Amino acid sequence: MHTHQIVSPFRDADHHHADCMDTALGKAEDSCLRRGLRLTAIRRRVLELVWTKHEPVKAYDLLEALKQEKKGAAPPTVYRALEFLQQQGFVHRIESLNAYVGCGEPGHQTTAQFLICHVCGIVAELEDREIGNLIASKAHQLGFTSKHQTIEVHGLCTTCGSD
Amino acid sequence: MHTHQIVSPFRDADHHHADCMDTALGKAEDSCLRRGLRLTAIRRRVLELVWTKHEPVKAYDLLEALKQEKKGAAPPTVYRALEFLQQQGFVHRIESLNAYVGCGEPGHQTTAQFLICHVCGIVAELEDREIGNLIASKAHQLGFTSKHQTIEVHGLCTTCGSD
DNA sequence: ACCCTATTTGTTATATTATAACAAATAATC
DNA sequence: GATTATTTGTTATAATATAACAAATAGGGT
Repeated sequence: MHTHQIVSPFRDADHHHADCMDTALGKAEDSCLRRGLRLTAIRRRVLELVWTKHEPVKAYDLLEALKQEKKGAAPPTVYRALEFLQQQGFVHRIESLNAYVGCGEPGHQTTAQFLICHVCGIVAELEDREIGNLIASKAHQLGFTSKHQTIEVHGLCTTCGSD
Repeated sequence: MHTHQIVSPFRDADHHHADCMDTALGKAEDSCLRRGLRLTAIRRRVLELVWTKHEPVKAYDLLEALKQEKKGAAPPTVYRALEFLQQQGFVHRIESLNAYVGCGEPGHQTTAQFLICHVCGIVAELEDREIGNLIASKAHQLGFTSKHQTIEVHGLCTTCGSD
């Protein structure tokens, strides 16, 4: 078992992004089917909008996009969809940015780590058990039981690193 | 050198908290003196207010408190003070809570980790180099240069752990 | 097909968190 | 004391998020 799993890597600028979205949507559909949950039109569309890029998207940017195609879209429209998508693990919230990013491996219950490039804005997601376990064990040594980890690393990605 | 430094531990409920605040205020004064910066009355008072407990404090709660004693206090009053205090490392922002907590070891440039009890709300701060270095090195393996880490662990502290 | 129920969505209002912009006051420097 | 830089006051507004309740829609049993 490797401990160093990359859920969502930094990709070439010219990667065929439609595949990323298709894969993610497919996984979400499967997951909902298996659990008897409904990936409604709104939820599906919000998930697509989150997946339009590998950068975190703001809730009100999603709302603007939704409004173009659906009169009467309001903040609860997007926040409810995001809540559902987060609960199902289809999207993650980046706390330090108040923004949302698609998850490449929904269903994994491992703790994730996010690498956020503050030049290009692209986010990579890791599920590195070594990191998660080290943090949990260090906390445990202090009598603290870790339930959820928020790990967001800001810096420079490979492409932007020469800046 | 130990890698497992506790900057701000979970404390007994009956610890003499005035000492925590005095120590923190003293360090802040020293630091400002050394750097030729001004710990003005507002900044000092906001730092005291942040230190009234070991739980993160909300900006608008600070504002409410300030208003009691200073007519004309407004959001910029508290946000400016917080900005200064953060820059100097006297307080940290807990991103996942939109709240602020005093730092026990201002001046350390090490990356910090926060353990946040979601029952009692108390936050402990670590500066565990092993955690910080592991994350930085894993990121580096992917060509990512870590500039700042947001590490916030939510769970149960020793006292609340039996819940 | 119909009724019943649970879930989802629409709608309006409001709460919470944070910043912009510019004027006035205060402190530091010469 | 005059000059300059920094801090604070003040007003307005931006950005993020939730509450509350009504209407619509989907699913399940008969």
